[in-house]
Amino acid sequence: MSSSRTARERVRAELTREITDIARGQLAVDGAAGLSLRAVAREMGMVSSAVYRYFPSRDDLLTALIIDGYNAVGEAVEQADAARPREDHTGRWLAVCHAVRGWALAHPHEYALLYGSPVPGYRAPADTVAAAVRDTVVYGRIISDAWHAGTLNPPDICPPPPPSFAEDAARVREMMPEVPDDVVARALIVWTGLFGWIGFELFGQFTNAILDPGTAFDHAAHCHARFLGLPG
Amino acid sequence: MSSSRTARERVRAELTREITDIARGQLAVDGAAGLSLRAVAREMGMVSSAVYRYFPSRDDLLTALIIDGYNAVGEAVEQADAARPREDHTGRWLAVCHAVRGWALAHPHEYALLYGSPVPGYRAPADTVAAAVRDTVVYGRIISDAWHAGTLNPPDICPPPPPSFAEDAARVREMMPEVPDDVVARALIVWTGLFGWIGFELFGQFTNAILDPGTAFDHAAHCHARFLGLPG
DNA sequence: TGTACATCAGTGAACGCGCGTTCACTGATGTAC
DNA sequence: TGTACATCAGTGAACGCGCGTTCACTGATGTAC
Repeated sequence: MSSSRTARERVRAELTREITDIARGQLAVDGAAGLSLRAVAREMGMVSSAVYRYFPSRDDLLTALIIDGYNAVGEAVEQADAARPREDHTGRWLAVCHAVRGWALAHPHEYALLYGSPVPGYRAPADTVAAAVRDTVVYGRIISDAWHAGTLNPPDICPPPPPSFAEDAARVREMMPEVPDDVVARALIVWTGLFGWIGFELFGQFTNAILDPGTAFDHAAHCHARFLGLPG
Repeated sequence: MSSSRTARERVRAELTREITDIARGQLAVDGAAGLSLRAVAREMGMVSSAVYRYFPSRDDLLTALIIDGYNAVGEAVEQADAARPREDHTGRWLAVCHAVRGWALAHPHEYALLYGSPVPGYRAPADTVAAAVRDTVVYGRIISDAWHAGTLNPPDICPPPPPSFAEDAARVREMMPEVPDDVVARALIVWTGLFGWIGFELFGQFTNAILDPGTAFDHAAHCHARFLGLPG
């Protein structure tokens, strides 16, 4: 019967999900290096070998967590972006900043897994990339929208990017269609700046220096907007 | 005899150094999580318990590596800065950028140890902070020098930092004396931006997008300089 | 200068732990006639 | 609707591994008289 078949499959899907949930919980305690199939199995009340019915190896479980993580940031960013009127490019940018930071603060170990030091010995398979760029795609759309709306007026402070930047710019432009090279360059600088800030905050570089990172972050996001040329 | 006493002490210092060197080498292969006292001892041709004569625990060895690492970046940055004429603030800034990136590319795992995800279960002792800020001190001096020389003319694009930023600004100002709050804010944005870029480059976020990061990085450093208000 | 003692470096065995992964197996769930 | 077979989930034991850390010990190096 096809209904009973889906019954078994449903259980399978549920258990798969439970495994990743538990693994995520352990990630939050011990970090990526401490993630172990045996510990997951223990917490599930299963014998360790049973987990292999669901994930053929530890690395596959890790991959699932990474993809889930990227999707979670991506979704947070997409929702933050969608909650703003399309033509409010500045507001969308600020919303994206706070969405990324908010997610990072709520899931520090997951954030570290995605944007921190690579897990030694682990090689990310190709399926992660689609999920990995979800947030960036949203960002690119904001830049591109603002550009086409004519509201993007970057202050004339940067030197023109060198001609050798053109190839990379073309690749990045796929995420922000038709935007000129110098705007692509600025977009890159700001995007890396956003994650750099969050990294410093999350990984302890601000300790004893910045005690109210929320305030400073918000201001940084506004400055980044201006640097991009978004209206303020 | 005091000469023979120093002989024994000299051997001790040499072996301590050899241990950290070997540990650093293993860091470069397996990352921080893979660092093990036993493996170090093996490579030294010692029995594992002998290492405890030099480092009371694995964490102490890790701390030594972290301090050495911060000092290495700090030294690279100090030298790059010192090689430029004092009044060439832009040149000093660019030199610092390339020094940090150069060191990071040459020692990716060490960089990850310092600026990447925190090692799970490891708590950095207070002695690391002096070393940790060596590079930042140099950076602060450049900003401060430029400010006092009157060559720092930040473009008027950012909103003023909120009053609640004042406390953190005061703390950061210790590294760049007398500089006003809005410049402190910009300095923070640029500094985190520098490390954010390097993190993206090193941790694989640029894969398939930026194939010539050197060019883009150099341009970013110039833009950052302009954003700070350094003459170009 | 020479001897008695204290300090220190390195040894080897052991404790107790957790890990990823494999494999032959039992039973339950689903499928085909 | 009922039976024979195939698929799948979960078990339990085992393999082989490496880890941090402790401890009683042997010898060599340094110190004090």
